[in-house]
Amino acid sequence: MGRRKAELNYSNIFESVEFPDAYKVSYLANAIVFPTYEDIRKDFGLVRAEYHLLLCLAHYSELTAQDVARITRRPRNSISRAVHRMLDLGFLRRVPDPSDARQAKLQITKEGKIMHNKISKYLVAREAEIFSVLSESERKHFRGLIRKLANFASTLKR
Amino acid sequence: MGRRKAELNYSNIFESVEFPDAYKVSYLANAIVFPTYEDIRKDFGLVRAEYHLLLCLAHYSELTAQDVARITRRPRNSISRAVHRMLDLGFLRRVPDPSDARQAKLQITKEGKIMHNKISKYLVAREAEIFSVLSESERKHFRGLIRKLANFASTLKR
DNA sequence: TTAAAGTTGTTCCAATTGGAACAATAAATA
DNA sequence: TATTTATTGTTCCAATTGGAACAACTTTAA
Repeated sequence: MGRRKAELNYSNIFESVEFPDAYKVSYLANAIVFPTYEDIRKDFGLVRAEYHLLLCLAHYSELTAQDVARITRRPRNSISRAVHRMLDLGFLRRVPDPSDARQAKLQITKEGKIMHNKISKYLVAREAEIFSVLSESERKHFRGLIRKLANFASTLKR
Repeated sequence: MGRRKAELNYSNIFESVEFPDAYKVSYLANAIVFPTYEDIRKDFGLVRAEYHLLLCLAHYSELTAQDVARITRRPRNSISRAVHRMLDLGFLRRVPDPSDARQAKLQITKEGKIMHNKISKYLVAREAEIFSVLSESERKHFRGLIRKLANFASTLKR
């Protein structure tokens, strides 16, 4: 009879879902970052919040834990935990702020920068893999549009 | 002296990060879904995996738990837990598959569809809010590009 | 100046999470 | 056919997570 299990095309939902653009953005983000975070955890033993710290401090010379929480939209206690771990690992430095005793400025160390470079390579590679499906001009176009969207989203209160 | 805390522009990193497109896709996805999932949890008491079940089964008439795991890229045990909760809540129906005793086909109930409609509205609204920053033609363009990317990502093994 | 409200970073704790192992079944291979 | 390999859904458990409360401190309002 040649009967066989029907091959389900899991991407059909892309077009029928009620919020097709949001759905695909979310799907794409997950496809990019989840496998990569998994690799980073396996290869370097760092979890997401810890890696986020390196990322933020590789691009801003000084930030408070609260700043990092805002940039990454993660809860403060997760960041707090990650800070302690990264201090212990020697990837961060903490300098109390003399003008505000509540907070401390965080900086990335030389070792932290080295680790950040290693980790970045994973995400750069994944980005290249996924975006290889676009032509140069499509990618340029996409870059402009996603920039506009992300910048706008960053202005929203939540 | 007029001294005041320098306003930090948290979106500077968008341009300096090593994987700017991937970063912004991920940022945008988080900006869309996290606040919305939070609202859904508060208003309906459903967690992400539970809502994912409704979403999938509102668009495919019949799926196994494994299918849902594949579509959503979530671990099977999370789906399994969510299935039991959704069965208890009356949002799903489970029909054993006579041709394969290991699995069972899941279907959404009338109540599940009603709940799905309510929840969809939240995500539709959030999508509209965020994408309002694009013009009609920009949005059309973006739709084509994100479709291409998401479809390609769905073909990757991981 | 004092009191009230807000902010930062931390700890505590309960809930969520996902990896690993497992039993039951099916498919592939010898 | 018999044996091995793969798949499905589940349970267990350890790790992660984030909300809430808190102490210390700063800012705002009275």
